[in-house]
Amino acid sequence: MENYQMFFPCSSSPKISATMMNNSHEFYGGGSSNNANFTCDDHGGDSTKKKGVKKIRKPKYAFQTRSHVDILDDGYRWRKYGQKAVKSNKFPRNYYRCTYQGCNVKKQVQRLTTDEGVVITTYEGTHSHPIEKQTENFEHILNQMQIYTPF
DNA sequence: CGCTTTTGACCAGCGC
DNA sequence: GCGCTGGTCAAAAGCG
Repeated sequence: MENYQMFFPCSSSPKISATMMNNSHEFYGGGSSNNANFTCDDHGGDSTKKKGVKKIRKPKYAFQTRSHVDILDDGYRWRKYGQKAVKSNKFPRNYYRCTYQGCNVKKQVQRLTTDEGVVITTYEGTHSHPIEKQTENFEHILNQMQIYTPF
């Protein structure tokens, strides 16, 4: 299990709102031992292309994680390229980018304004290169979440 | 010395 | 047509 590709191409689930700028209440599964929820977004699933605009459908995967730390190291190298304070949320949104030649995968982390202990990590794109950190990445992440999650 | 992070400004798209 | 929000890029500073 060297590849923690949790980015399955689930294109038959346009249920979750792509932009979580709304009240992401539905996002919160609120399970008992359920620490993280993942969501796949097909970017609208355009059957009819929009007149050739740059409306390229990029696979977007939203991950909701219960953690107090925004930096969830998934094994890749991320470089922060922007931070924007979105409306409807007192917490700023962080934009990260994968620092790999040819890998233009983007990631944005946002914290829920209603639950500061919950962060939503949205991955945009797919990594086409091996993980730089083949260590116990995901397992370690879960471990961190447990550490930083007093719940 | 190199890389990463930080803040501001600019641009684009959408709504009203 | 104007305003607003979101997103990205760029330059500079700080840290390892």
